[in-house]
Amino acid sequence: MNISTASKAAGLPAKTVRYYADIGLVPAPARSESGYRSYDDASVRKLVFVRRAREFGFSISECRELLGLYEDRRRSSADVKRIATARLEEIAKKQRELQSLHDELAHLVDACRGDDRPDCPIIDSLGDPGVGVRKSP
Amino acid sequence: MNISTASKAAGLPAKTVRYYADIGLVPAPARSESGYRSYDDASVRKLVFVRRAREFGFSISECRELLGLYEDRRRSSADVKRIATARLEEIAKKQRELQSLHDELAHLVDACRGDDRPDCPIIDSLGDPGVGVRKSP
DNA sequence: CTAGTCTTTCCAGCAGCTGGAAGGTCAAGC
DNA sequence: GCTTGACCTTCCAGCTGCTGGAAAGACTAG
Repeated sequence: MNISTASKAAGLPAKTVRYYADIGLVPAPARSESGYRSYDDASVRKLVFVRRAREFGFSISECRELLGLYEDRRRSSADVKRIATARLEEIAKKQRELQSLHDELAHLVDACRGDDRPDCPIIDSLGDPGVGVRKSP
Repeated sequence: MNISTASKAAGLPAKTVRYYADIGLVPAPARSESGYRSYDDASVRKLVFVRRAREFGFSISECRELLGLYEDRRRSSADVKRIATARLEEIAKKQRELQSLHDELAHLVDACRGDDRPDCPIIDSLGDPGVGVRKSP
C-alpha cells in the first residue's frame, strides 16, 4: 500500500502520515526498492488510532503514551483510564474558562448599542486595566 | 519609563512588549540616548488594551483591528460590536465542540472499569475507525 | 515516448510567544 | 575610580502540529 492509499484509509493527509513517522509517533514504514513507503493494515490501524486520539484533543505525547498502551496487550485498563480522566478534566477546565469568557463578552456586546455613535462599552472595557495590573509598582 | 516598568504596569512580560512592537501591533516606542525603549502612559494604556483583548481570545490581527477602532474617536460602536459578536460566536462554537467531546470521552471513561484487567473500552474506541474513513476507497 | 500522476527529500512558515547567548549601560557601594 | 549586579539591547532558536511548495525521481496509460 502506497502512502496515499494508506493515508486515505486512515483519514489523514499524506503529509501528516509522513510527519508522524518522522517524529517517531508511529514506526517508520518499510520501503519499496525504489524508496516508496509501503504500509500494511496494522500500520493503518495505528494511524487511525492516532487520528481518533488527536480528534479527542490528546497531545502528540499523550498519543505516544496511548499508542504504547494500545500495543501492550497486558496493560491494565486503569492506566488508560488515568490518561483519559486527566484529559477529561482539562476539557472541563477549558469549558469553565470559555464559559466565563463568553458571559463577560456577551455582557459587553449586550451593553453596546452598536449604532453610529462612537461610545462603546466593549472598547471601554478593553482599555480598562482590570485585574492583574499595577499602575505604580 | 523603561520597559520593565511599563511591562509590569501593563501586566505583560517585557519580551512580549518588545514582540508587539516588532510585529507592529503597537507603535515602536521612543528611545533614550543609549538606545533604551522609553514608554509613556499612553503606550501603557495601549498595551493594557491589547492584553485584555488577548485574554478575551482575540487574535493578533483582531487586536490590530480593535486597536485601530480604539484609537479612532469617530468610529461607530457598530464596528466594534461586529467584531465582538463574531468572536462571541466562535466561543459558542468552541463550547459546543468541547461539550460533545466531553460527553463522548466521559461516556468512555465511565464504561472503563479502570482495574488490572486489560480490556478497555477507551482504547477499543480509539482503535475503531469511526467516521470519515474509507477502508477500501 | 511522453504526459501526468504518483512519490521522495528538504526547507520554510503559520501563531504567539519564550528562552538564551552575547554584549552595552547605569546606579550603588566601597 | 572600580566593581558588582541589575537592567537593557539584538539576534537566533525553539515550542506545537502540522502544511505548503520546490526540485527531482518513479511509475502508469496511451
